[in-house]
Parts: sequence; C-alpha cells; structure tokens
Amino acid sequence: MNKCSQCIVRQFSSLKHLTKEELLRVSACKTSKIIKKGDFLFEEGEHINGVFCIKDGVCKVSKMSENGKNQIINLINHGNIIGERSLISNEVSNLSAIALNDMTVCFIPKDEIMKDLEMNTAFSFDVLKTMANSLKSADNLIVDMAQKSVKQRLAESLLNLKEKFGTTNQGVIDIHLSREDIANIIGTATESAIRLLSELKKKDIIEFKGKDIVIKNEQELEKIAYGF
Amino acid sequence: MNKCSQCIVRQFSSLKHLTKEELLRVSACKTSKIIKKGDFLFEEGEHINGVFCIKDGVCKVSKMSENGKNQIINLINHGNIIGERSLISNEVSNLSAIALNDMTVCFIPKDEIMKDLEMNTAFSFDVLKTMANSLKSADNLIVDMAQKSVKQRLAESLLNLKEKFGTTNQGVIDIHLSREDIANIIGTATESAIRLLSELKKKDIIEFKGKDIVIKNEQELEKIAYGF
DNA sequence: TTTAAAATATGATATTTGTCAGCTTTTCAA
DNA sequence: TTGAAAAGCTGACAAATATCATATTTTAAA
Repeated sequence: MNKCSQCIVRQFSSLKHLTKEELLRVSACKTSKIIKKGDFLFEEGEHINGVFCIKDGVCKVSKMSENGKNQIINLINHGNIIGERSLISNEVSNLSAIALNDMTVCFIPKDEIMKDLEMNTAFSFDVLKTMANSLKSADNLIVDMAQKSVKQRLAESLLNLKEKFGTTNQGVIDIHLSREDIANIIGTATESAIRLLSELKKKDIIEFKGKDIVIKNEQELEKIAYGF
Repeated sequence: MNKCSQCIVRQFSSLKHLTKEELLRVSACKTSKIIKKGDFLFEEGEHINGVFCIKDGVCKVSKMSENGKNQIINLINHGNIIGERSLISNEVSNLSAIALNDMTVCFIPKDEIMKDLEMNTAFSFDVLKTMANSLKSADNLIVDMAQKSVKQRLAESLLNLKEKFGTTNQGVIDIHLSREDIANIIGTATESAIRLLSELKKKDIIEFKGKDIVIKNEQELEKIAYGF
C-alpha cells in the first residue's frame, strides 16, 4: 500500500498541512478503491462517513432537482478531496458523485479525519479556506444560472473546462463529456446544448474532434460569455 | 456601549462559542453603526476588513451579473453575522450588502476576529459548520435556478420568505420587498415577477395587503414549487 | 398640499428554450 | 462481426420568458 506522504492529493489539498505522524495514521486506516467509469462514489441521501481522496480520474458532482432533472454542480479533478461538506455538517450527502472515467481513490474514515480537524488548526483553517472559496464559486454560479442565457452559460462553461482540464497537443479540451453531461452542467435540455454547440461550430468558434471539442476562437467565446 | 455578552447576535451565531474574556476584547474593539434603509453595508470589490454583526434589521446580499442585472443571493436577518467569507479567503468582497430597512450593526475588525478563529477551536469549528451549511444551501439554489421555471421559483421563494421571516398577526409575510427585489431573488424580469404574482392572486393562492403578501393556500403553493 | 419621480401593473410582441418526433451515427456486448 | 441500444443530431412546434410601450398608483420631496 502506498504512503499518503507521496500522494498527489497531499500536494494539492488541505492534507498538505498534516504532520508526518498524522499522515502515518491516515495511511494506516485508509482504504484504496478503483471506481469504474459511470459508477457512483456516493449517492444523494447516503451517509458517506469519511472523505475521498482522488488520486486519479475525474468525477461529476450532481443533484437531482424536484423536476427529475439532473444538475451537475461541479467537476472534481484528481488531486482533490470530496465529501468534507457532509462530514462537517454531519448529514447525509445532498449530492451524488459519479466517475467520468476510471478512478483511483482513497477513502479516509470520518473518525480519523475529524481527529485531525480538531487537533491541527493549520489543517482545519485550510479546510475552512477551501470551503470559503467553494462558497464564492457557488455564489457566482447562482448568478450565472439566474441571469445568463443558455448560450452565455455554454460559452462560459467551455472556457472553464479548458481552464480546468487543459488541452491535448491537438487542442482538444482534455475531458470527455457526453452532450448530456454538458447540458446538465449548463442547466438546459440535451437538444438545446447540441443545437448551440452546432451553432458555435457553424460560426467557426469551436470544432469537433470526434465528439470532443476544440476552441478555435477564444476571444469570440469570451465575448459571448462575458460580453467583452 | 452595550456588551457583546448580552447581544442577540451572540445567541444565534458562532459567537456563542467565544469565552467571556474573548467577548470582552471584542466588546472593546467593536464599533456600532446605524445603516439607513437602502444604504450599503459593503459593496462588491470592497475590502471589508472585518465582520458585521446584525443586531437589528435585514439586508439583502446581491451580486451584479455581467449582463448588468442584479441577483439577490440571500437575505440576512438580525442575529446573524455577515462578511466572514471574504475575511477567511482574504479577498475583496464578491457581493454587496444593502439594508432593506433601518439596521443596527456592529463591526468587529479583522485582526480581532482572526485571533479568535486561530485560538478558539470551538468557535472556528462552528464557523466551519456554518460555512458548510451555506454551501449546501448555495448548491440547492444552483439546482433550483438551473432547473426550475420562474413560476416554481416564485412559489418556492414565497414559502421560504414566510418560513424565514414569519407573518404578522394579519398573516402578512413579515418582510417588505419591492417587486423588483422579488424579481431579483428569483432571477427574472420585474414585469414577469409582477405578472406571476397577479396570476397567483387571481387563483386565490395569495392576497395583497398593500403591496405585501399573504399566503392563502400554502398547499397549492407547495404543489407549484415542489410538484406535490 | 402639490407634483415629479418611482413603483406597480398590463398588453403586445419578439426571443429563447423546451418538447416531441424521427433520423443517423457510434458504441459495446453477445 | 453484427445488431441492438445508446448517443448524437435536426426539424417543427409549443411554451416560457424578456422586452418595450404605456397607463395607473404610490411615494416622497419641495
């Protein structure tokens, strides 16, 4: 079993504030899992009872609305932690997490991580900071969802995806999402998302490589997304 | 000057975890202010450099979208604290706060509150919990904004307002909002909000007392908002 | 009190977005 | 390899919502 001290998650998450001793304890009690593409890390209404460290892969975090439509709230890349929110409020999860590709994750049980939260103020303050940043992002997303058109939200999402996941050497945005996933990120019907993507393609602003997307005219996309 | 130990904000916020000594220090360095209806507590882009304790009154927390439209993210009632988010991430505020009626607030400067956050783990853990709850609410709002119709959002908002602010003895929801404010809460044009309110009135689901609102048929409103 | 400005209200119309139907392409398991 | 299922695509139309115009009512300042 690998040591946490070497792990990519440690470098990029609040876990970097854990001491060597604390890491050894975490290493000892963690369990490692492979999650197949399409499988749940956890589901809405489930007691998670710990946090997941994502060593490899990407997952979508989503929630079902009362209308029966799915909304993707966030995409979580490897190097990050997921599940702290429910842990801290001591509630069942209000969100689901589903693997977008095959993932390698470690699960750290609640008791262990709570002990560290209580004892290590540098760690807990970093968790607090991360949560504050998430809250800021969430507020921004609320405003976008409420005030921007579907077209603007699509343009902005494409820019965000490129920023977050980068591009391959062929310029393709380096995350594979179905058209339905894209629709569920921007909060629209799948057909509408497809139609608007076709429109962007027709205007030579984007291009398809297979089903994945290349941004050809970033400036124009910014103009659509932000109005400048 | 009043002591913080007696204050309503202490009862209802994370400040209840401060010790007597800590409260005395806070009492000594706080400044008290009257904010008139319509005035800013703080504005987007401003360095807040502290937190506000709301002793009396209500404020709206809003953000301007790139389209130039205003979105109200939250309403903060007396007894609560506002401004921690920016303080913790050490950034200018991404939101504005505007008084909906005359307010009495206390301002606690950054250094003082940061000291308590570092030293008092019960306090900082409660702040973390509060932030986690805010994040959950924000996630729910994202889904509503993305997936529900304006009509559903209006119905849900009316129910939320009644829940949060209660009603007077005449059954009127005990918060005065302009039609524009209501539109900015649900994320629609003022005319659309007015039209849908008229429709609810025509169907005898709500009633106007002056410009304020009485919910006459809560069940029907729930059916619109949640589909049951 | 008077009066201008702001808020509320409603109609007409344009635009955006959702829904349904049907078709083609891709994927994946037998 | 092949054939069924899933995903992607497009058109036609319906529904929701925004925008603009204008009228009425309320508010607040002179």
